[in-house]
Amino acid sequence: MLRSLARSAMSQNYKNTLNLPRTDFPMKANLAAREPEMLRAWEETRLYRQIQKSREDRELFVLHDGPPFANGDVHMGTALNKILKDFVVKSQTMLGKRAPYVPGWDCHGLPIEYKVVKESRGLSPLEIRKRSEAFARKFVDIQREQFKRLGVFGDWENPYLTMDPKYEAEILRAFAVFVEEGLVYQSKKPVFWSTGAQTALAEAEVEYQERDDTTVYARFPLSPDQVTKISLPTDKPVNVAIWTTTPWTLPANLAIAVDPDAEYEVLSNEKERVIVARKLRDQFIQQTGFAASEESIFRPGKRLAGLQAQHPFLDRKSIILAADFVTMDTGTGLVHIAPGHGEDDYWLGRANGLEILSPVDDHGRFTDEANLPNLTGKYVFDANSDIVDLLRERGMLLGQQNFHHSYPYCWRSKTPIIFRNVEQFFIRIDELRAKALNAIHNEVKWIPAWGENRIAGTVESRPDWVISRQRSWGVPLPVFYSKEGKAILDAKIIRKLADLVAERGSNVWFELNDVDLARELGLPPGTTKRNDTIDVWIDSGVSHKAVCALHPELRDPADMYLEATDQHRGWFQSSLMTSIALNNRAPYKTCVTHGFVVDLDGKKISKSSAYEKPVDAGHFVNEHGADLVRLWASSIDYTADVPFSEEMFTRLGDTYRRIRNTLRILLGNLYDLPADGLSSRAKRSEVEGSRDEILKVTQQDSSTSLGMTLIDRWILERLNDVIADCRSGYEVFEFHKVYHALNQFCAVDLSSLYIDITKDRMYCDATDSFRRRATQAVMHEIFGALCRLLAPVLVFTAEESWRYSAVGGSVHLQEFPQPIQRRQEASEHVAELLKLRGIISQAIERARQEKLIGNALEAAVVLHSNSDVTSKISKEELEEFFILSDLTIRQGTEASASVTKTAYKKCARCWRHRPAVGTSKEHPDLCDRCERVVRAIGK
RNA sequence: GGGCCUGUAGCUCAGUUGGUUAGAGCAUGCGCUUGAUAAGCGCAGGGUCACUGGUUCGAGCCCAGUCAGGCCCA
Repeated sequence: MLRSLARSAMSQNYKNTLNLPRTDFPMKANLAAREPEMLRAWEETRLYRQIQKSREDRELFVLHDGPPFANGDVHMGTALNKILKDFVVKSQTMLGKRAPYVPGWDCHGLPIEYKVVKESRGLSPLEIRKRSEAFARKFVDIQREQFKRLGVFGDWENPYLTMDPKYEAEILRAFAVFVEEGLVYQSKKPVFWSTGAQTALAEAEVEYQERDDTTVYARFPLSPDQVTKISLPTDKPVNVAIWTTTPWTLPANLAIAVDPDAEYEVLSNEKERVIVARKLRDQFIQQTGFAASEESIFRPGKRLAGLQAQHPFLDRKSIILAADFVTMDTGTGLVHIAPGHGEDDYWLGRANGLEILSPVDDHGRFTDEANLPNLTGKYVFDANSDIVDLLRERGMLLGQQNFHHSYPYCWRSKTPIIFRNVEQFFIRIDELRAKALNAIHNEVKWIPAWGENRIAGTVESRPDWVISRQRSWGVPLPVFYSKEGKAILDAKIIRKLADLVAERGSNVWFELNDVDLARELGLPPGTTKRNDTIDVWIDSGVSHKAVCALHPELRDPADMYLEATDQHRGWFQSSLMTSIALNNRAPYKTCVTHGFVVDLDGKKISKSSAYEKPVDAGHFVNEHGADLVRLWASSIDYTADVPFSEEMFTRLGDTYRRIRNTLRILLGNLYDLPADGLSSRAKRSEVEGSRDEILKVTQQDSSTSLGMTLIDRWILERLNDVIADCRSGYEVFEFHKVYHALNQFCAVDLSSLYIDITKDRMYCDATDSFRRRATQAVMHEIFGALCRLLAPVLVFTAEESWRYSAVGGSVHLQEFPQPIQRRQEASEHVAELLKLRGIISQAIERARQEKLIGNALEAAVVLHSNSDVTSKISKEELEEFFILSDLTIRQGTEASASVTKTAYKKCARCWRHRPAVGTSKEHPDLCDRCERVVRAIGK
């Protein structure tokens, strides 16, 4: 009892003679609390401005921000996008460039207007606009705070908003150029029409939903004279059979399309003959129960073309026309054509001089034009059953079924879409297509590379761009109408309007009446305006002009656009088209796309779908901290779908703690680095050039005699690899490579090797021993490099730890360290030694299981080495490398190790079992090294 | 239905022009340590490289198809 007390008291004594790590850098991150403090400090010191200033004369790198819609909270997808952009901006900055970041918001458009209108009906356009603006401003503020909270640096005080009068004016000026170039035209055309929102929709505003509809097979009778034309007997009535999933479009039927090269069969039963495509006859018979006789008569499609069929319930003819879009998978091969209600129908009708009939109003209700008085005013989807009844009454119904299919819906009002013929304005894409494709293939770098293929595909197939919207919340479509009702498209007038809008905002269009506006713009009296607005894809699509070209810190073309893959058809394309029109070149040099955030099962998570788990970025920021969210963003390969789950955050928490603890132990080991001497050299190492100096100091004598051991030289080589890997990862925007490189470096090279191995010398060697000081110099080097390499990802943690270093200032003002060309001699030796280390560890593990030893320091290891490295390095150093007390080396042909319990006594100070323990009279429980150290201290 | 893309251990990623028994970190299990301690170290288990077929002396890698998922379009 007494003895053990005495011993523990003595050990306690020796503990005081050790150089144990010391630091105030907390182990626990407490990011949720600490990050906001740091944000305040950055704001106070205007860090973003400082960074820009410090890079004033450097090469410019412009990442142009694609503006998110100013509605809703920031969810993981938006957060991912902004964080990736921030990785780019911060890493380009630390690679030595000037990388300003001007964030923006897309403010106009249906999503916002729809919410406003839903809240209160019957508002005037001006009221809608005022409320929409307030709504947008509110969410700009909300999202701005959320983005800042993620640690994203940028000019948050001066973002660009597409609703700023100056921006609106640029939209109009761009429009003036489009007019001058003859790209804008007016036409009646069936467009996607939302009956719920009473507007034409862009393709991007359409979504598909599953839906049940009634499909019908209907008769279109052929009169005897028509029957004779195709040499059929007239003993029985002959009908053409059509099939449609939208019976309500039958009142607008003006034609029937056939495939001229297909064969059609004349089926016959007791009462009639019916014409259907041969390939679809069985399906037809099966679905209508038509009792066809054995008789077989065939006619090629081209013979049917030109016949006049009778409309089933209107006093009108329907002409049979040859077309190339007739398919043979469903229906009858005779396609009902309503030129006012479908794209193919429209083109076929136009080519054949048919009327573009579209007897439906804004709300999707039949008009008088339908010639069905009972149905006038009825919503077309409700009228389907009436049409079916009408067919049945007239004896024109061959069959009907329920049909389950996916059907286009309005993304905002969630109502089914109709094709409706409306007067709209368009931009001719054909004029731009070839140049756009050329730019895609020859001017722009696509990351990942398949983006080129993808956007080229969408550009090739893109129809003309519908740019008019029957909405209030947007930039007015600058078209005037003469007294006679003729549309006036005049670039000069539009530019005048732009000047007016720049001054007074686009509300001026809605505030002034026709007379006043005409006077302001110098238009003849009697000129009128309408309240259509411009498609918002034009708004954001001209940002290269409104922002990049005009902002003093930016440049058009930008170096990079970085958005999710859906923007190949969205912003990348709208920007490209407008830039081709304005500048005849692409607005970006590189386009990077990232995937969508998906959950563990690879299913999409999104705000709109009923996803039960939280998706708001704020949830995870509050729970884990922004650095964790950023670490997540860095850890994944963003070019594919981006996986996301609670489990990943748990794992990332482990990774984070490992990195944090690595920084912490480095700091702890550096606590007594003298302010002069090594550390002053270290300070100078931040300055170009002298960094090499310190490394020379610690490296010039790579012999063990001066304390620079193999493991030190090795870790410096590893550090260089890591620096090179991280720099190249950042240069090519492959951030997950940076993540893995740094994680590996912290977990393996540093934590389990370098720091573990040097523990003994750091704690037990004399404070000023060169071996210890050299290690500190190396650790200082590593710490500084690590902080800087981590900075773009762990913005807060890197800054927090940087504050504990001697350099001062913000880590975000630093540049990445440069790799130094080194011989990999140490790495080769260490690779050999690590193989032997594995063999030793296995042997020790066996000895432990046999209860021969507990601690590895109790082991006496005999190593049979098959490598000559073990003969080049002193036993002392090998013992240190393997963290052993008692090692015997024997050279051999095959590597192996055997373990017994060492006969040496344990040194009470360093805990290694050493031969010298017990030889000192003064300190009988110390080894020779510790005895010297303790005596020097004067204990 | 069409275009583009993805599919390697429980999780995230490596796997060079096709060439031995497919690697790493984390997680898991079992130990050690208690002088990085709400830490640290060691050892171990874990994969029909989505599936099927083909080319080849040889395929995770090349080809075709299937399945699952994503984006875009119908």
